[in-house]
Amino acid sequence: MARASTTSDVFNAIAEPQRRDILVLLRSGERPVTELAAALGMTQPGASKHLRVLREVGLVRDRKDGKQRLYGLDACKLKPVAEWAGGFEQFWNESFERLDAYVQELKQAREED
Amino acid sequence: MARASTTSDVFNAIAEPQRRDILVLLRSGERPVTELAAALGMTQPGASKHLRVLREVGLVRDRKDGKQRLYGLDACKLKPVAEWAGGFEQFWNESFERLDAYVQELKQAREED
DNA sequence: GAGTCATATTCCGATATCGGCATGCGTCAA
DNA sequence: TTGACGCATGCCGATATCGGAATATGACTC
Repeated sequence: MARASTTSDVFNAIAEPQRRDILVLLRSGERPVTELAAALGMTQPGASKHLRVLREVGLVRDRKDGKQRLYGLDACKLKPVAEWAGGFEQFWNESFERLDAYVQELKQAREED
Repeated sequence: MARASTTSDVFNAIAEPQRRDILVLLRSGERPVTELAAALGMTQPGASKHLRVLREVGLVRDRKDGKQRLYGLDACKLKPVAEWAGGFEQFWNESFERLDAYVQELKQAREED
């Protein structure tokens, strides 16, 4: 056994910064591969490979348009990601303030003895 | 050049399912390494290595507690993740319903001719 | 200091990743 | 049919990852 998670996982797909960039760019509409590659400063095969990963995970859909192939967002697969990360929201501001609060409670309890 | 993103990236850190499991488990409070390893069915060195990654990214904090070392959540680094994924929220339900709506429009326009 | 427990580190093998380059395939136009 | 264009795929090298096993480090107890 080696690497546990493969490319079939959404979290892994968005671990790559360039793939995140592609997704962001696609929010403004469908784009052909070459345009994505040019906009993000990557080679055409590079963009194509990233798009393949995104397609296999279901984050983008492709549609033939004459000589071109248009890629578009299919963002519903990002919902679990947002939900998972959002599940930690209550801890964002509590990280060490909660610890502080706990210490305060202990102090007070001791004074009340 | 090879792999672009390293372990210093939060998105990469949470790409590993076991590391996500660790984070979820830590929501219920600080835990020592051995307990985490046992709860998630992984070896002690395995847990230790994952925790190291999480620590380097800043997702967990460690605190010495006698012979043990307690790991706790520091979830604020997950905020950018939630925000990034949440930025696609408007596209979750539009993916192909929007396409449907478009088709309906076309139909209607044709009937009106 | 010796022993024990908790954790970290190192070495290793198998594998997967990313980038670059060349090439293959499909589509359109002349 | 030939050529041009858009895109996908294949191969390669460098590197990073994960898991496993052994070992090292550190801390507490006696």
